[in-house]
This record gives sequence, structure tokens and C-alpha cells, in this order.
Amino acid sequence: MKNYKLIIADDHKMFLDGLLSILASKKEYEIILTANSGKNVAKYLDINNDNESIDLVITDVNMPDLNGIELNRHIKNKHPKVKTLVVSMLHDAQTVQTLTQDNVDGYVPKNAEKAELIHAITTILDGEKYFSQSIKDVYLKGMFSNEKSLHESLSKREKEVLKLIAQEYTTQEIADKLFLSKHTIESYRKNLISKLEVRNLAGLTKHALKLGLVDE
Amino acid sequence: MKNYKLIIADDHKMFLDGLLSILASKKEYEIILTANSGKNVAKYLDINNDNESIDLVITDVNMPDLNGIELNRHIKNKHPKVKTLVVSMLHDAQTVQTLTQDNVDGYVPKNAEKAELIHAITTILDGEKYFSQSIKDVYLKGMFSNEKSLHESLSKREKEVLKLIAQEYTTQEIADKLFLSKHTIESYRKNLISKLEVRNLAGLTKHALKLGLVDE
DNA sequence: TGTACGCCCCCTGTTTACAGTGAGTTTTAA
DNA sequence: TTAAAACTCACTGTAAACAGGGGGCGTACA
Repeated sequence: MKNYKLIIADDHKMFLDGLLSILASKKEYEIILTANSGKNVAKYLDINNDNESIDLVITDVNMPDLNGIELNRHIKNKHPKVKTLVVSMLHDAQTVQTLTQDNVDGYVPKNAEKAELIHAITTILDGEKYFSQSIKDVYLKGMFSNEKSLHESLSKREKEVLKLIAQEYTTQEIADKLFLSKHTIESYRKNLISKLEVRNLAGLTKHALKLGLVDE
Repeated sequence: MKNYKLIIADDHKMFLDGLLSILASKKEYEIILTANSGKNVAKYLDINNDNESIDLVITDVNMPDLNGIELNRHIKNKHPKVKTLVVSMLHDAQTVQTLTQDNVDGYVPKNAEKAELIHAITTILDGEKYFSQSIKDVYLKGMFSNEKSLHESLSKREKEVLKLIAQEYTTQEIADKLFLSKHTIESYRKNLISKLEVRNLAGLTKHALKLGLVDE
């Protein structure tokens, strides 16, 4: 029986402890590292490249410093041999889609059964991918709704401006902040109003919140 | 050594499994029931009143059907002998305050250490209360911040206007809708901006969302 | 009975947002 | 390499929001 080396990243220590308890029953899984942020995992992998051969990183999505999405991206770029399994309680269409685009190996919600988690891990370690049904549902729903198209239709700069608008900055202030002309910002605001099909700052702000560009 | 009867309610099965693993090491704790919603716990307690004597209910806050706040309230009303410990990852000032007002026996965040959880449980079973430092911080911050008072200081009419503002109506439109003068609405908007300490429609909209006056 | 508060209205300004139109430059991707 | 998309800037208006005043009217409550 082969031995596998695992890393777990979750900023909820209690959950982490729980996960450890669950995996403790399986002797073929060796937990090399547990971390409460993605940054420590990335650092570990970068430093111990080639020496250790980590098989799987299990990670939450919401974490300080480096979240699960960024961690997965880092792993897939710098350590493509390492498998990744996301275990999260959030599973909005956007997150799922981003992760699958970034070639994540699996996604299981935190309300999954213990058995399903084990199954996901073994499946992934066998070289296949594993996604819970609820995750697949979310993914498909996201594909056919227009929610996503709104997100995608916004460019980087537009999102940046939208964020600042929702943070109550005036056009002039945003222009100063971004070292752009006031006219440019006005153009962006106009386009945003048009694209998002709203009438004014209030509507823009609601979308900014929905897109998670600002807190609260 | 006394034996204690526990109930655990959490809709994240994986977390629940983890909690069970943690508590399995302590033989004096007998897990009578686990549930993924507060409703089942309330039902169990109501039916088995007097027969079983549950000592402690450990519960999450966010659950379907009956959430942790409602469950705690139910327990404290109908089964005052049963202790309650909230284990949650959300701990906003409002939630903490409501729960303490409802006489919850303890509150530990999910990112707490395993040891702290055990400590909380033993403390509560000894008849005392236990709140993590981070929870106390949140509580105190909530006490001395103006967050809550801001909300409460809004009159009925102000909330009505605020709602319409967040729904992207202009001053004139709101005036027409409410059969008021445009000047009146402008006064309200001005007062709202002043009271809520924001700068413009964007800030007002965020507050309207926070107050739940509008959807999304 | 007076004073606090919610509600309603008005005036004068200044600033900002909104609407329409047009156009050059750079980046990206087919 | 060319076309599309993103990014940038400009001009002209009109409408609305923002800022700072003031005041009257009714009710509740101490």
C-alpha cells in the first residue's frame, strides 16, 4: 500500500482538527503540514521543491493572506504534480468556475459526509477528478444564468473603477487615484451604468457588492 | 466522574464529524443526538422533556429551518436547565449581542483551538459561562461603536426614503411616490447622509443593504 | 408647559452625476 | 498582421446630488 503525503490548509482550527481526526483513521495518509493560510503552504512547497513530494493539498477557499483560489493557481503553476482538493462551505458559481478553469482536482462542500470526503481524496490520488453533485449543480447553473456574463463582461479597469465608486469616491478623486483624466472615469462610469443596466451610483454600488468588490 | 449528555447541531457534516472525533476522546461526554438543523434539536428536546436530561447543546449559528439564535432562544425559554454553547465562524457584534441577551452560556469561534473548545465545554458544564476573547472583543466593540445606534436612530420615514434611494429612484421620483415635496426628500437624504456618516448615494445604498431594506 | 423629536417644507448655491457623441492608442488574440 | 477589445481622453449640455442654512406643525412625554 502506497503512502501519500498531504497538506491541509484551513483557517478554522476546529475544522482542521476535525479533518485530522477523520484522516487519522487512514494510515496511508501522512499529514506533512497544516496551515491556517495559503501563504504558508505556498512557501512550504516552494522551499521543499523536489525534496518532498507532496501528493495532495486540501484547502479551504476563504483564508487570509492567500486564499484557496490563489493557492490553487500557485500550485498548478509552480508545482503541477501536486493535486488540489478544495473543501469549502461557499460554493458560488464564480468560485467554482474559476477553480475548475484553474484545473483544480476536486471540490467538496463542507456539509458533505465524511465518507464522501474520503472518496474524493482516494479518487483524486488515483489521478481522477472529483466534484460533489452540489458543486456540479452550481457550476451548471452558473453556465446558463446571465449572472456570470455580467461579471465577465467587465474589464479589469472597469472593476477597479466600480470598486472605487462603491467606496464613495467621486469621479475626480478616482481620476486622481488612478492617475487618469476625470473624463476617462466618467466614460467608465457611463459604460458601467450601461453594461450593468442600472441608473445611478446606487445601482452600481449594489453590483459592486454582488461582485464582491467591496466589503459589507 | 459524572456523565454528561450532549447534543450537537451543525449543518456542515464534515465539521460535525470533526467535532465528534474531538469529543470521542472524552468518555464522560455522551453524544445523544447530532442534527443538521435547529429544528430537529428543538423537536427532540420538546418530545423527550423530563425523560432525558440533556446537559448541553452545542450549535452553529447558520442553519436551515431554525438557526442557532432561534434554537438558543427556544431552549432558554422551554428548557432552561439545558446549557447552550455556540460554535460559529460568524461573530458579528449583532449576533453576539443577541445571543448574550438571550442568555447563551458560551460562544467559541470555529477557528479556536481544540483545547479551548474542551475548556469551554467543561466550564459551561461546571455552571459558568465561557466566551472566547475574540468574541468578547467583538461584543465590546459593538457596544461602543455607533453601528447599531445608527440603525436604530433612523425613523420610519427615513428608512422608507433610504429604501427607495437604494432602489435607484431619484429625488423627484421618490417625492412623487410618497406624495411629498422634492425638498422634503432632499432633506431626508441630507439627514441620512449625515446620520449614517457617508458621502453619497453609494454609501447610502450600502447601508440600505446592511439594514435589509432592499434585496441584493 | 416646554422641549425634544419626527415630519414636512423652502431657498441659495456649488459640485457632481448623467447622457450623448466622438476618437486616438495600446493590448490581445484570431 | 489585422481586427477586436480594452483603455484612454475630450466636448457639450442637462439633471441631480450635495452643502448649509431656516422654519412650521404635531405629538409625546417629563
